[in-house]
Amino acid sequence: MQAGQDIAEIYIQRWNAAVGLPGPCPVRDVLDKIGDKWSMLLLMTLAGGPKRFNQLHREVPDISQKMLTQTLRDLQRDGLVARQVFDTKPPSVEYRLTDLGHSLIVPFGHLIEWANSSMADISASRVRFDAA
Amino acid sequence: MQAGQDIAEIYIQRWNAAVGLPGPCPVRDVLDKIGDKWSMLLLMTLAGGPKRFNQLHREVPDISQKMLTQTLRDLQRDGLVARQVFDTKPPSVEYRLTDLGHSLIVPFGHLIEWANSSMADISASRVRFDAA
DNA sequence: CGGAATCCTGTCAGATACTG
DNA sequence: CAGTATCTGACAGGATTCCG
Repeated sequence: MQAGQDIAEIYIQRWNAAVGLPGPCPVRDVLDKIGDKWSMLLLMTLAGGPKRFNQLHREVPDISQKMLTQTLRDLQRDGLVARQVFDTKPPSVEYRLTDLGHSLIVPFGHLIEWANSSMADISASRVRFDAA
Repeated sequence: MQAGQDIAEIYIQRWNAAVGLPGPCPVRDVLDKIGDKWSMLLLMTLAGGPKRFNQLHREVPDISQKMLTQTLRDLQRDGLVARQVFDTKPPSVEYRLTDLGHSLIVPFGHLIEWANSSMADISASRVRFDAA
């Protein structure tokens, strides 16, 4: 519980520091990416190796072209994904994880594992709650 | 990269399994909570010990009463937070983390640490990107 | 004190169509 | 192939008011 408190303080401090300041809390900023519907799914898809635009679109069919473009641009802007244009005909564009992108997969992985192993408990709790 | 791929598969598998099925992907479900503006902030605040309703409201002033109520109820529904009513006059209600709630703080902490140590890189990358 | 109910608004995802 | 542009609806979430 002590470790939890330390972490809590980092987060809460940064949050409070950001309140009222221009720009969002930098930590929240990362959390927004986690909560984003597509960012992490694309990142995880790219963890399997570099892919081209339409290749990504095929592997993540639910995403619209618009959101694919937009999410990739945001990921590139944050330095998590690198974009490389090949001057072929027709043009091809390849996306791949940067080192920073790879490094995010580690802590994100812990979260996925937690979700994976806790979803039964959560689900049971919901059933209990909804019964009342 | 191998570990990254394994994690990726868990996430992507669950995602694909959830597409078209009734109900949302259980993993995404957790991620939504992470991305939620208030859930984790409340959880981290409660990591410091049990708090009462208005006490939470004072410590997280930016949240509206509505969102405080709603977020706490969702957290309770998922079994991350326990709610205890004391039959005093006036009534008081105490919220505290459950064991499950505490356990989420661990992987979440890794994420906060990543965000904390990467925000400089991210920020720099954005400046570079926006310059172009 | 600890909420519930209602209204109202901005944001943003999705569909569709077009381009170099 | 790899995008851009525009329009639209849904919904998250804030403000306000009321209640046991």
